[in-house]
Amino acid sequence: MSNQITAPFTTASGSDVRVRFCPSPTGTPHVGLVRTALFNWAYARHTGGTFVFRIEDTDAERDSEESFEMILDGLKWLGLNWDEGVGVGGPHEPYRQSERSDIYLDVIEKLKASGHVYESFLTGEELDERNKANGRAVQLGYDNSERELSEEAKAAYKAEGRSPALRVRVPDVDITFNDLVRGEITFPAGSFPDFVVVRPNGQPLYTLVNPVDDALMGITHVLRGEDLLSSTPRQIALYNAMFEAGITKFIPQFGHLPFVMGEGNKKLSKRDPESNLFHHRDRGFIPEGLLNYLALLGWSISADRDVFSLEEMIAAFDVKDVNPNPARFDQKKADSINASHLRLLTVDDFASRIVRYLQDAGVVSKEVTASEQAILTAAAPLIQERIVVLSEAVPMLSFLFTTADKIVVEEDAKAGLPAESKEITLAAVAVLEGIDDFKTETIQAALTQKLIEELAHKPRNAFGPLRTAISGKRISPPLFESMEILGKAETLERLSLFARSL
RNA sequence: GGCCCCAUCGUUUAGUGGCCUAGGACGUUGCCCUUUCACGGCAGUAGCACGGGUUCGAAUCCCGUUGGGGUCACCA
Repeated sequence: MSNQITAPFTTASGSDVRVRFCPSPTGTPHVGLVRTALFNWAYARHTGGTFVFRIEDTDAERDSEESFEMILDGLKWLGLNWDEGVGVGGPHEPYRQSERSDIYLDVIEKLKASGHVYESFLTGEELDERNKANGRAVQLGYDNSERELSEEAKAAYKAEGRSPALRVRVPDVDITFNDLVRGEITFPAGSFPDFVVVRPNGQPLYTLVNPVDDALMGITHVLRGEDLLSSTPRQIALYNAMFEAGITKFIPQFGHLPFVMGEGNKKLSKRDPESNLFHHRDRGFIPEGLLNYLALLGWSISADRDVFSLEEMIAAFDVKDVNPNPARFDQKKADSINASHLRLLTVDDFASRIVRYLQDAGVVSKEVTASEQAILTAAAPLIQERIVVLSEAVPMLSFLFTTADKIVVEEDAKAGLPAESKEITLAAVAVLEGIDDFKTETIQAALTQKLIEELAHKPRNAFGPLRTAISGKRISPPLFESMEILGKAETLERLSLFARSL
């Protein structure tokens, strides 16, 4: 055992890269968490390395199976697949920490045997009292006073019925590492005391199991949130202990990703709806759009472009290019990116992605019928360039899946109507009744001829009432196309009904 | 408080000593297109936190100041 860092940092690159995503299953998946998963995944795919998925469920108080399922659901939806880990297995099973107790016990024994961890009997309260008595700031915490406890002293504590926690003996040297996104960072010797890794009841803590699993699973690049930055020197000390105890061969490279901020200068809170992955899915973000936006939080593909595919990201992504500044989650920008991706979809793909939202809103049947499918196919291209998130398809298209008697004219639609709405609508009815070939072009030609040219109405005034009549809304898909989809009979009925209501 | 991180338009990002009288995108403003809403097009708005250095030359390097954030658990 030496009083310095003797373990080497790994130089692994290319297909030797092993990264991991290791969430704790607490609560709903957070977009910051997803961003971390994305960067790890992208780095693995870029290098041709391995992406490991592990679950850190060592906190029985807060962990839940429900949360675990949500993480799985989220990753699957986003398409962030993993090569090794929960569900797919691999050479380092199991991948849920709750099932790795024996492994930790074994590591703890080795660390005890090599003298890198030692027994510590002082409780938190005792430490505080001791600091006060010595005129030492309470915030400084443990003072390493039990490093050289004699066997007699330990025996005496145990005779009192006390069980010791286990602490890692931290070398009294500056600890330096080269952060992949921030460059060289040094923590001066004495920045933190020997820390607890095992509770008196034998329960290993996160401080132990996280680095232990990374070491045992051969993780070469640890890419995680900035909040873990200050615990990195502690982990390096532990890695060093494991190295000297023959448990691992190297210390991984670390890269600390910037925070994802919310309003003000605070981290995006779990209580903020924008932090919830499923909130975005429910609004109708598509994986391509959300991932693209999340990638922009700390990274960029080039100076003049910010809409790109996952394939393009994989080809270009390197942690070294990640910006260390904290990034604010901007819903407007996110929406815009999503809208761009919506427009990039093929019409069929777009149409199929809308279905779920229409079903959830009760606009179409659980089993889409043939006639519903026909309307959907005809209407999807009309709104693909008009919506930002898929859920907007619901108010946009619902009028196509109902009948004349169910149309309710909304207030904002009424507000903008011209005084001559009734005459206009009646004139439209008269014109359309004479049309046999009820197609967009024919409808438009006839209506334009009559209302604009003959009756000299402004287009806005002429078509506004008709739009309201058939959809009940101020905003709708293009008017003539909508009429064609509805068909002659339904269109005339809606127009007549509307005219009568005026 | 100790330690650590961060600092370019409102937001995000390009920029690694001269290509920068600082570029893109979102937002915003005006205009064009237009049956609504969008899409699209054009134009505009707006930024290197501050102070010292180093250098022929600094957004870029160094130091300091200020501001913001994180972390100091027998949580993860």
